[in-house]
Amino acid sequence: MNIQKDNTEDKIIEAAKEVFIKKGMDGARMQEIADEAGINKALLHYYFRSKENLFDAIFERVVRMAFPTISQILFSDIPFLAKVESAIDTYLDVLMKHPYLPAFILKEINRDASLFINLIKKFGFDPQPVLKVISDAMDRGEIVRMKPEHLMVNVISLSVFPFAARPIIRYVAFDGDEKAMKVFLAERKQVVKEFVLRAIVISH
Amino acid sequence: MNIQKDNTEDKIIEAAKEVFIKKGMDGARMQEIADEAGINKALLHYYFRSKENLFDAIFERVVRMAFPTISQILFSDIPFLAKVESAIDTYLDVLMKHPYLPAFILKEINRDASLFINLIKKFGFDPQPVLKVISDAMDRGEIVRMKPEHLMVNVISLSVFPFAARPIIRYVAFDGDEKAMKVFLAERKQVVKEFVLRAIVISH
DNA sequence: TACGGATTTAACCAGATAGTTAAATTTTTT
DNA sequence: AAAAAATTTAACTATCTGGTTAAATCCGTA
Repeated sequence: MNIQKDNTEDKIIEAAKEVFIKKGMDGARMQEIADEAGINKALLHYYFRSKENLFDAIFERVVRMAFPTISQILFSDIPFLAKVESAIDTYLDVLMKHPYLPAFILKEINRDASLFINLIKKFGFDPQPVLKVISDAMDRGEIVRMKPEHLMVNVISLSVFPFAARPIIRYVAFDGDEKAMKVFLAERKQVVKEFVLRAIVISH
Repeated sequence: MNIQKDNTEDKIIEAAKEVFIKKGMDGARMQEIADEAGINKALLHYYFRSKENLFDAIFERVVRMAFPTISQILFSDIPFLAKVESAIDTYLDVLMKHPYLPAFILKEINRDASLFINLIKKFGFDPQPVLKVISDAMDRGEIVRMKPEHLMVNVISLSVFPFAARPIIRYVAFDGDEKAMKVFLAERKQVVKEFVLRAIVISH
């Protein structure tokens, strides 16, 4: 009962992930997901009663992938600047592995913000400790002072945006050359770290 | 013949802009656009033969809005750092006035990249002079050296991303408080300028 | 007033799509 | 082997939606 069931469910999840990420909730077709999973539509509805059901399941998994746990890094006992570097490394590793997540998540969240809000609630995520780590570093004079929210958003912007805007950047900056674009994205890890560090270290 | 016609066409354009930006090409309904414009579907098709037609017209206008001409700034005779500041001011003014453009444009470009490519061709935009202004400043030792593409992308990321990710940031950082989010976005102009300048000036 | 374009009305078509159903078949479990 | 669960088949429903059509009406202008 289980060997087959789990197998099929996994096939559906994988297929749905691929189709939803590529086409979004509005653009995805249940038939296409069924085809991709190598089953038929009836069985698809047998496992997940509705498209919305299936989408919710996928979206939760995708968000879990896209927001890796960086608490260990942020709350560890290393200097703040090292935490920033490590967080950027971690994020960009995820993004290099799943470059289409940013565009997908931004699209769906702008379609229906409650999707994300419900997940945050479900995960019990609280940004306050993160913001406190940042402002503590400022209090200790390790970095320049600014609203911690801005520093957090700056780091995320520099990391995520190039992936979300990939088609634009590829065409405008690299004349559509996908290879050059990949090189560019691979360089981001180093670039973002250097850029952020220069921006926040106290110069003397 | 014209007084009435232009009026109706304008009403359609305005209505379509609003609906398309809110719902995207996939999510928008011709009926909704007609309602919003205060006309009926037949007349809507009488002016714009198809949804795709109408969307293309809107998308071109929206992209024109979202990419203001900054050539005057970049090719003027002021120091490079002043150019950067001025460019950021200009971009963030546009974004504050049209905060939903980033999400819309990213969504549609990830759906169909050729939309954007065709427009770039049509506008005849060439990024090379921009990149040259940047690398010239590096050659003159005005700013630290990096690939000019990265600096360009960094500035745009810091400016645009918070608007595209608005629903996430509003909820995670400001507990859903739209007023606090607006304040945060208004602060970005100053924050981004300071952050970028600190990151690119040569410290000594 | 007569003409022509603008607009409405209202019904309709065709295709796509989510979801259902019931019966048959295959596979797994007991 | 019998029972139960998984899967297929294939047809079907209901709805939505882009787009069309034809006739009627409105309205400014020649």
